[in-house]
Amino acid sequence: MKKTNSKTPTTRIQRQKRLVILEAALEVFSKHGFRGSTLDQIASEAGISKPNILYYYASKQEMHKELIERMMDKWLAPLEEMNAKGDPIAEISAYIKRKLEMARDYPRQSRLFNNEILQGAPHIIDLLEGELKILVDEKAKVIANWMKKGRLTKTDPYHLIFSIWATTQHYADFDVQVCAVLGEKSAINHRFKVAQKHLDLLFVRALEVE
Amino acid sequence: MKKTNSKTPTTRIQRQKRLVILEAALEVFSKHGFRGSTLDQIASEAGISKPNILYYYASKQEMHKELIERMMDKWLAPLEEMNAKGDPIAEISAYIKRKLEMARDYPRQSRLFNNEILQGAPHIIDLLEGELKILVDEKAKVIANWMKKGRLTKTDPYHLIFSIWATTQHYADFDVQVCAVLGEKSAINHRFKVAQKHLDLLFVRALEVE
DNA sequence: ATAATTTTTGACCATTTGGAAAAATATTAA
DNA sequence: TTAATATTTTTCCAAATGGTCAAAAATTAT
Repeated sequence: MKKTNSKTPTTRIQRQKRLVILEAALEVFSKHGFRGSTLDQIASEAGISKPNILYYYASKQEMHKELIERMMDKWLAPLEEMNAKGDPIAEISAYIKRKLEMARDYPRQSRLFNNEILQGAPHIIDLLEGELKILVDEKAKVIANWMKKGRLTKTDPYHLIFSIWATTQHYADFDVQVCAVLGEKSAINHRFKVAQKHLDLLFVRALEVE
Repeated sequence: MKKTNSKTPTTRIQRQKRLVILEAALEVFSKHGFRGSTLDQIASEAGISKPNILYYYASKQEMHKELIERMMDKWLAPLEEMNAKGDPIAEISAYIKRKLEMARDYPRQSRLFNNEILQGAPHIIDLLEGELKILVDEKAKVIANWMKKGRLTKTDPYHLIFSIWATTQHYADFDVQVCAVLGEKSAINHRFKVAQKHLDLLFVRALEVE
């Protein structure tokens, strides 16, 4: 026998297998949340047997934990990139673009996050109150500074950030609804192009100082 | 014995009991989604035994169905009120206010909806593609008309509506995150007052034609 | 009070669930 | 090839779950 779990899989084959499983787990967890997902579903999605999954991951929890961790890293990155030295409007515009691209390219991660929050963020509450809060505090200060200097219209920086999160993630989390309302006519690429243009207009026009 | 279910409970006591159960079910379903919720949880939340719940509701499904139906009615109302004859900016501003008040006053219903959408809207997809789409088509046309007349800045009316949905519901669905980031300092009343002001500024400034 | 009826619950059941054990099947090393 | 090792699956289990049923308790009607 070999180690049944562990943070760093030895061989590349093992790492790949773990990825296949994670992929399946993401598919299931993002739809049904932790409690609503079953190992059988994940196994079926991954095309292998249930005990085989437990050979690579010690438990359902462990899979979920790894998914959440990977997702949080991705999730925080776009905001970190926001640069205090840059042009305020351009920086915010670029941030929105990055966030929207994330919603387009990683919708399941977004839904996984959404699910976690809906359940009261049991696994990441510390992260939210710690790392995330610190990051947002910092960027809110940057934005507040831009506003003070008259380079941005004044509004609450925190709620501005919330608005950006909300509008961009909406296209991942509420995809079914967006598609239902827009009807078949809207291909994903076109949809996101229009969304991008709309959000840019919305935030830029609101924040621009004439 | 008596009827175990039925759309219209006979006595007032029965109607009240069903309400108590629905209330508990809402609490649980909104957090864990349909699959992740158990009758035991709901029973415990309601303070009665599991079989007693099934005396009033024939099944878990039936409870969920009634909750979803009640919620959808509430959910559609604010948009219906948007009036083509009114002043565009005032109408949109009022719509945002109504939606935000719903997020404040009925956060669990919002989360129930969020959960349903995350799971692919299995129970309401018809409603979304039917009733909701028709309503949004109609209101999008109204907004498009305002824009054509130069009374609102031009942008995609559908995505504008999505942005309003996203930003307002965010305060219900992502409450945990909002609170974590804002810290303890922010009481709910104050939080929503600031949110209201921010969203009003965001949308009004973006849409106003100078 | 007593009977009839409604409400509530404890005991139970079949199925599903997360997970363990061990046998069976690859794969690699010698 | 053969032994050692790594992987996969079949079988199983105890707990949890949605739901049933009949008996108990409470309520209402007479």
